[in-house]
Amino acid sequence: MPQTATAPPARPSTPRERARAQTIRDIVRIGREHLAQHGAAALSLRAVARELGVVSSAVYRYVENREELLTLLLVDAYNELGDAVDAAVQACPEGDFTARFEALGVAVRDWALAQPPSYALLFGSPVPGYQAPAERTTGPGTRVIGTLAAILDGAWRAGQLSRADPRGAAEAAQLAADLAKIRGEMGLAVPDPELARGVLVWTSLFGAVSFEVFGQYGKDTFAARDKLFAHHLAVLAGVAGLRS
Amino acid sequence: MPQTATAPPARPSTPRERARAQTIRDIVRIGREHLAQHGAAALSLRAVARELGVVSSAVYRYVENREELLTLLLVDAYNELGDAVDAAVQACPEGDFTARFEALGVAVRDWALAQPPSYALLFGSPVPGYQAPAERTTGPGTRVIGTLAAILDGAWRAGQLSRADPRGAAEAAQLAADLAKIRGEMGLAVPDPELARGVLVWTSLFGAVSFEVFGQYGKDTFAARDKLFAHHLAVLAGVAGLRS
DNA sequence: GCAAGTCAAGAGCAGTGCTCACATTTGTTG
DNA sequence: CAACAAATGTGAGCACTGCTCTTGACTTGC
Repeated sequence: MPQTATAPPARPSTPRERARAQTIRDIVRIGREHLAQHGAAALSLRAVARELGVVSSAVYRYVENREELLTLLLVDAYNELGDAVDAAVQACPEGDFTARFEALGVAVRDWALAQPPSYALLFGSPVPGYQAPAERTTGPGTRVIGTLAAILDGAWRAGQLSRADPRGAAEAAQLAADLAKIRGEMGLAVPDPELARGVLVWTSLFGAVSFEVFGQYGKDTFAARDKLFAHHLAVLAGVAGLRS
Repeated sequence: MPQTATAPPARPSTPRERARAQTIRDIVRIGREHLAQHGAAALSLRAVARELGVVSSAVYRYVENREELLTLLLVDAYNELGDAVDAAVQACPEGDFTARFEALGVAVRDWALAQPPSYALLFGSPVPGYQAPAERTTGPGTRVIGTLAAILDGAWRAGQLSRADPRGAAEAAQLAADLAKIRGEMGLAVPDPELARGVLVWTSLFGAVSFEVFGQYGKDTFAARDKLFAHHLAVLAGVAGLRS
């Protein structure tokens, strides 16, 4: 049974293992190019093999199947997005939570618009017949929401998060169990109503980006899309309770 | 050159034309089943032909290619969603705009959860290599946003839409040209700030539904998803300016 | 009745994912 | 150093896909 990328090699790296790791990196690199150019569904192992200068069956020595290559690209893209978001957020003053939130939103949008197929792989309709293995993707896949939660939690702890207005309070109360679990897992202090609104802000942010990336706005409904998104971010900051 | 579904036959329907139309309906019906079961990317003309009891090349007499079948299914799904939303909205009292808005949201979510692949075809990542022809899809594709706009516009005309709070007003002003065009095309009276918020509510609604349908919440982060969505709807109603 | 139009069939092309038997290279060990 | 074994590359092959084209059968309108 060939050792695939699922199990990383042990610490002492023999030359062979390094060559193997390099080949896998090449495969991922070529796969990423193909993904960017033709989209996830058009990603072909045979095409990757051709570009790698090797016969098609040879790549199966390094990658179990097409799904695993998709998973590798998924993790790759999640980390790229996470890095971009973290860099943008950390470029803002530590105490300016509104600026940090808006930097996060802009970073997500910029990254998505720069590489739509990768964004589609992460946040679009799931590739049919492909279920991302949770144990390998939840880590990098939760980086953005983790950063967002940290921003809102920081604002709360700093006393800079306005209390949510009562609209929706009744429904939020019914989410107490779920919210408590999230608060525990992520080590947050934000109370229920504000946390629930944070979830909405999270989904709304990606909803706005997805509409734009996936072309739901049509061809020429919005000319000033940057401004539209800036407006959305400003309103969402208010929904989250951040000071303007 | 075979006459495909692009050009509908003239009024006087000969038996041949009726048989032809029936065959196309059968193809769409089978295609819809395959779409529901295996997703858009796995939709195979050959499989449809098999189930139709005909050799694969025969379906090309009725459907130009795979793309056109996808377009037919797209229009079909848009209309199904539009019908579901309209029925839900019209079941509410005419003057209760908040109830109408929430009925719209619930209808979208219910329809999406009932048939994820169809929802994915409409609002997920675009099928690679496939660009929906605008002249055939914009009509049915804008039914939901049209209904939503009608609700908010009705509320505004009835004096039941609170003015948007100033957050985001500066950004909304920069959208004046786009918003004026939308207002003209759809015959609306809502002023800029409220209209801009309506756009955000629209994208946010579908963002929340997409996250749930596409599995972004993970497996067990939220147990009470109905309540979560109800909360989102309540908050979004407030964002739109609807009275609670 | 016959020509025109329509339709289904089947072969075929180029591509895909993936498997398997075989050959070759490479690193380790007697 | 030679022999062995593990890792790697090869090419054929299977079953599938979208799509085209030719051929023959059928239906319809004149």
